[in-house]
Amino acid sequence: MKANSIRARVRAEMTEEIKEIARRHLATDGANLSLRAVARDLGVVSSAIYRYFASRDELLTALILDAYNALGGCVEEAEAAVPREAHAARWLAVAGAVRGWALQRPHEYALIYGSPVPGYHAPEDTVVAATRAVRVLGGILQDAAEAGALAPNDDPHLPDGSAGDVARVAEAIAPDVPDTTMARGLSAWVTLFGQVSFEIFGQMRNTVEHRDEFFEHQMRAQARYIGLER
Amino acid sequence: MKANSIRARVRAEMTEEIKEIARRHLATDGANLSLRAVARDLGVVSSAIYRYFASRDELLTALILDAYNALGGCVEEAEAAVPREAHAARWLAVAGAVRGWALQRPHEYALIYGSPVPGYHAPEDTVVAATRAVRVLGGILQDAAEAGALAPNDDPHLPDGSAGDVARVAEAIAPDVPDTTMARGLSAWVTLFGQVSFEIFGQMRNTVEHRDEFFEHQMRAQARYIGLER
DNA sequence: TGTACATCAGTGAACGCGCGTTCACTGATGTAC
DNA sequence: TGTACATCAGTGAACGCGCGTTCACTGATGTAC
Repeated sequence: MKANSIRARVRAEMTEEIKEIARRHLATDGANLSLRAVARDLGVVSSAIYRYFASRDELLTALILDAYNALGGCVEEAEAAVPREAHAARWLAVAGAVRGWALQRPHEYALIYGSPVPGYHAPEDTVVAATRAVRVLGGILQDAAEAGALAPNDDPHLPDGSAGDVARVAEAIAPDVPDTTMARGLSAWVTLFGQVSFEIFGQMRNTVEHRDEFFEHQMRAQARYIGLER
Repeated sequence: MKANSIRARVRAEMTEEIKEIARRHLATDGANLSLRAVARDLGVVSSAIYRYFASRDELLTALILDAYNALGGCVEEAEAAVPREAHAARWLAVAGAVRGWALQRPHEYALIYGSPVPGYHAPEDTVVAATRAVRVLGGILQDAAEAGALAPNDDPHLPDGSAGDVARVAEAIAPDVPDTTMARGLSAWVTLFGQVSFEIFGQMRNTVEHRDEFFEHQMRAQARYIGLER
């Protein structure tokens, strides 16, 4: 039993090491990373990898899952450090955490928010992990709604179909948030990732160079747009 | 001379055909498309491609350039069809054209707005083509400013560094647009591409299913946010 | 505590395939007199 | 209009490399009595 768990621990460490090396290879090879190259870096024959991952796709899936969870965890942690009643500051913490994580690990960001990997289909497991970060925003909106701190807006209501979609999203995580505010929240979410993707994928080259400042300004504007302050 | 230009025309047609086949391969191979596969589809030996493109990278560059220009042209055309004084409608035409083009050619969209191709560095030629679409938005903002049709906003000014960046962008294409409005315009631009990328790259699966409706709603909201109507 | 057996990590060779790029060549098409 | 020469598109073989995955194997580590 004890001996068994030693073997299990070594196995877990080995699995982590493979993933860590694979993550480094994302930088040079992008999503078409090579098992053989990973094995080489690990100092092991290529077929040895198959003791840990049944195929290249399975390794990719593990990397994708880890990336979603790392980003989700990072966002949760940053947001939790802000006083509950400071709703706008909580949003800014979320936005800053997303951008900070993406800048630190651009290739993992690209893996989950960039072009889909050709020929790869993400299994269902990844879906839950993928929503971890956005749930945090839902929590902020809900808290603000409960506290009566959400500024109202006079946007038109969504048409029936998409109104239902948005309601279904809100249902579980932010039931007291009005639908037009929910739409603004999703818009801010999209803006956040649009901004980060532009920055990571090089669309801002030769345009905006003071990116920290610009990002901060734009995300504060989004806080007001959602109705979290003022 | 005449005969020479026949040879030139055939050459141009051949070049187009290679690119067309390469575009089809983007769908299955993504950015790591294979010259040999293209040659096979063209019914020609692989080395024949080198009569037209000096390397795989050069072919990729051509595809990227074409994609930016196709998108730019499509946006220009859609916007030109709207009466000049209907500023919000012109913005909606731009947004719809971007999304429509992306939905029709998702792999070309991914090539230019997705993860950068590993090991590939875009030459300067692409930079001009890349700004073609956003210039159209600049024109709309400028026209609205000249017509006195831009709703003012009371956003704080940008901090010095990024204010300079934004001013430099505005200088050439939208000199009469106030800086805070310019910032909102850029934000709308980012939101547009964030929305389209989420849709194309599969981030909206299991969330918003009525995407035409939702997009339309969000882009109308952006028109109001910029200050183009009401 | 000691021994027989089962588990399992890692090896090394192989299968069958792919790729980008170079190079000397053939043969058709165009040019200049 | 006819002929000699130059251009150039496409061929086919080769170089040197990569890849994912399978499979029978060795030998160390753990388990059960």
